[in-house]
Amino acid sequence: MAHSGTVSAYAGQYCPLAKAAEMLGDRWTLLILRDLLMGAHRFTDIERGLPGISRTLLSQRLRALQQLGLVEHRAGERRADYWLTPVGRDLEAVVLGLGSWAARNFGHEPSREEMNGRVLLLWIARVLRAQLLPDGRHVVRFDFTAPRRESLWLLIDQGDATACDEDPGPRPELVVTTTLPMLYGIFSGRTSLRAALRDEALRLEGDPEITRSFSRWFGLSPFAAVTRESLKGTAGAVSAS
Amino acid sequence: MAHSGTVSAYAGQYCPLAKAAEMLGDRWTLLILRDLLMGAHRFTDIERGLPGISRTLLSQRLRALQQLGLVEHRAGERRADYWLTPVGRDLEAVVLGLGSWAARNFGHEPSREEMNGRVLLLWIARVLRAQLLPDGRHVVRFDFTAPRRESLWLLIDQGDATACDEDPGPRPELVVTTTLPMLYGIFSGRTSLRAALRDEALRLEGDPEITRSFSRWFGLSPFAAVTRESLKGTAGAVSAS
DNA sequence: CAGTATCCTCGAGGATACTG
DNA sequence: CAGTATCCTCGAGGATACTG
Repeated sequence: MAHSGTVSAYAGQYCPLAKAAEMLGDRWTLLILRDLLMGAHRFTDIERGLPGISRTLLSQRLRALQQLGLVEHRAGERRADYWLTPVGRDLEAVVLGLGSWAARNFGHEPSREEMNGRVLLLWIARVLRAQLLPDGRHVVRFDFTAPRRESLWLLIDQGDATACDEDPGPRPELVVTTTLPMLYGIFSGRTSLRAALRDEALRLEGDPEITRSFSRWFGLSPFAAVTRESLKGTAGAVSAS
Repeated sequence: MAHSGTVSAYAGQYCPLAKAAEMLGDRWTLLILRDLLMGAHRFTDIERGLPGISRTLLSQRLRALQQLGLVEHRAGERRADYWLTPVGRDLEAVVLGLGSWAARNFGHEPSREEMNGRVLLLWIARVLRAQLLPDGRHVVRFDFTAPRRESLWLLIDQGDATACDEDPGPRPELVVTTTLPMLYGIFSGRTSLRAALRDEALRLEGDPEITRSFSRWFGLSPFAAVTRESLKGTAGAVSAS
């Protein structure tokens, strides 16, 4: 409602920042844009990355973003999806800047409620460099030993990676054993993969070639470099223990 | 409430962007930070720039920003005020980037509800380069001829500019006659001052020296350069008529 | 000037059940 | 899979009156 028509949310504010806050300030909106920037396009894919959002609300937010001209809804033959318009893509630097600011100034260990294995695997799937793996179908299983025992899978096929919470069938070529906080630490740049491997806080077992190239095809959070930089000099920053 | 303690507003999101959205996403928060960045520090001064906010809410937002470590409350002998901490100041580039994005992509004529002479004069006072005026006390009167006849004053003293809605006493050394939308157009970079003067859409009368140097000491919106740039080539962009 | 306390409203959004 | 319709709750924040 706040976005329909030309009624401004902030009276007496002819200011670009007020306009931006009006367009982007609603709960979830920035996270939806982040997901679109990171390459999520299907309704259900976006929904999976936003645990707690209702489909009604996601639908509303996407419609508002379309009306503002940040997102367009492309109807395929059978499946529709959402894409950023040039105006939406023009936000990329600001979104990265905003997250970098938080990463620089508010780095912290993830709390229990912030951690969610499925969401993490989703993000890992989005930034994974599948083109660095041999052609064909690959399955990677993640065995988490804490905070609770849980297995999740990554299915990589035709350069496309998908996160699954059920065994997708083919025998895994690689099994990654670690804890959920440790995988968060590596993905977010708080812990170096090298240190985690050395300390056996993360173990890789399986196909030698895929294991050897792991650090190349396994991508990190877009904010990992900022986080790593901001921890430089902090005692124990890169220790995995 | 959402900000007290460590409860995250977005479950399952260990993501710097989610953290930033959680901290900055509440209504008014970004505009409060903008005002602090632009040099407002007194409670009432911030309040005046946010027409429609209640004092209860402004107080709450400022307290939340203090708890997050973006703002500090410095208690003087008789009057307290609010200042950005280094973490808050570190947001400057993002805030400018966000407003620049909106200025680039959503430039538009101000609507009636977006215009507010007092708020505009407040902003003008904040960016005014008082040090380029001769020492001493100066009064500038703005006579608006539309959308309604209204006069507002700028009082410049000791390098400090204040907006007043009542005659502050000393006879004005300069009278600026224009319409409110025209002054918004100039301040925001949509209309060039030179064109407005040429077309007599804005008239200056008074002390010759202060009049001559007007374009130097009268500052523009921090987003004016972006707005001007985005209008380049657009027909009639710099015309004042 | 710079706030705080209290009471009350209303609308954002959750739950649920439905559809092409 | 990708949504929409309806009903209901509850908490953010406005109004008002107060204080150092």
